[in-house]
Amino acid sequence: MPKHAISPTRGEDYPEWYQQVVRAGDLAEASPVRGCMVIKPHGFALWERMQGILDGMFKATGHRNAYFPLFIPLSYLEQEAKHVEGFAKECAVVTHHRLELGPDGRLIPTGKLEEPLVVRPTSETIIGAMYAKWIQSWRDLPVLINQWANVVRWEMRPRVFLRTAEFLWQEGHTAHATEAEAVEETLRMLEIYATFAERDLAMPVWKGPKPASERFPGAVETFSIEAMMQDGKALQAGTSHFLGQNFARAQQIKFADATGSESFCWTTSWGVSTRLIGGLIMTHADDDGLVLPPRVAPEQIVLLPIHRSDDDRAAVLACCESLKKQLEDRRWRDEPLRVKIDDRDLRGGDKAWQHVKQGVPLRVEIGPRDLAAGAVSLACRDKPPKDRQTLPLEQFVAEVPDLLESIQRGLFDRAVAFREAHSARLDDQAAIPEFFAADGDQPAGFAHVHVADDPAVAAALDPLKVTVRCTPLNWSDEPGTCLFTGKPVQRRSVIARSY
RNA sequence: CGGGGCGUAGCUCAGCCUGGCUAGAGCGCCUGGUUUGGGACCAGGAGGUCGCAUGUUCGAAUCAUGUCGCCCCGACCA
Repeated sequence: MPKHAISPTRGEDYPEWYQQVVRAGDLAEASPVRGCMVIKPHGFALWERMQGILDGMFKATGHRNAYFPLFIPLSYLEQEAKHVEGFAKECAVVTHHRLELGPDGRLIPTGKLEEPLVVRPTSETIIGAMYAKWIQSWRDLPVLINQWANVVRWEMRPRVFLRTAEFLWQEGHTAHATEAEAVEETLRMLEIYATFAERDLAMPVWKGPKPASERFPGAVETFSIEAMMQDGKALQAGTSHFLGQNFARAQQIKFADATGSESFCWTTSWGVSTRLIGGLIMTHADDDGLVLPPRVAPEQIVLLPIHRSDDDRAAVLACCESLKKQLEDRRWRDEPLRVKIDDRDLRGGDKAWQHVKQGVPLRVEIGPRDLAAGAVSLACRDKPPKDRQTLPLEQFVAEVPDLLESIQRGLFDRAVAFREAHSARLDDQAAIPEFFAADGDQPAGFAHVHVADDPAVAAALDPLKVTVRCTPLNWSDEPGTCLFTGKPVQRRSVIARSY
């Protein structure tokens, strides 16, 4: 048997390892449709966990869900110049609405549409058009709406979860009476994303504004959360955009203020997608497959009955059922524990490995010996697969919440340590190519440098395949001069290769 | 969309260069048996119009052209 469940290992071939983890974890697979994935039940359960937590956070901050059309009239996309430019190259366009049987038995599109429809790559324009109707008075503001939806961006090089032609996400769209309120909203949502990433996904992120070159098409300012993957690359894991009055002007989203004079709204948009699943994998998974933080694991504990005779079976199963009930009465982070009994007729080793590969935080084996001793055999996913400890059953039940907490924290701490180990403060230009030249086995990571928000910086970094990811808001001020332009800057930025 | 590679069983691949009997292996799957506290062993079995189309040929997995898809590297992006 191979030493590890996943082949190749991370060190051998990182991209291939990623795909094997997705497969072994039964998360998703490629579909017959170019660039589109099928999210399998286990992957979707994980997404539903993320959705549930985020949705709660959105609602707690006053947002409500709604749903807008999948199709956007072509002319809508044309309304904001930069927006068109940004998305024009990756749009799926619907031009016909009917099929007819051709002479050779094949279906031919007919019924040409007068105005083609674009399958939404994002919904600013269609939602803005509705806001223009809904908003008349300052009393209508703010409008705080989120939608859970699928979007399509015709990507040339798809990668499961990270970049597929169709993906699932949420997009929040808000309209405000003042600039200050809209900026506040933009930052509030950025903060929610950062909290979610770190608290629930155990994925440390840097949050802050991106340079103009990395801005969302049509935005005044784009903020992102950036996480380091285990190959040292950055993953933009969420974005929050301050759109200023750009879209409001383009779409005539206006309101009458208290004095009766008319002005344009200030709008924001923000989103995270199923890409987070890719980020979760590349942050925590190891050479034995997925490692799920307990907070988002669809099942936190799997009970594996071990039995030979029918008598054993009945007794062991009864014990499992009773343990499941006891566990489900316990809570961790304000939720009942999620427990599953896996009594499938499979060999014990096979079954256990499936759960290892699917990243279940705790595996508990219960056999006749445990029954007699009143104990359980416990394995934690953050430790090697063969590490098992025997615990008295009562103690296990009592300690489970602490165990989950320590796994959750351990994963976060490990990820932080990895990020720190692969980050460096660089203070002269020459050090940058040197840092990023470390290719292959040694992931380069993040460089913390002084750079101005200037096209010259992007141009200088381009040959290194490196970009400015963001300028973290919570880093302390450290005035310096841009390594490329000599302009004064207040604080360091993160530069890295990215997904 | 540019450069490179690859499409043969559910998965990983051999066979192709040099066309020729009924297209192979390992893993996985199914059945039976022996096993069983840790990804078992033995025996038997199912499963493939060799990505698709056209062409060359008596004959194509094998040669040619086209096409579709996938992977890697660029460009683009959540």
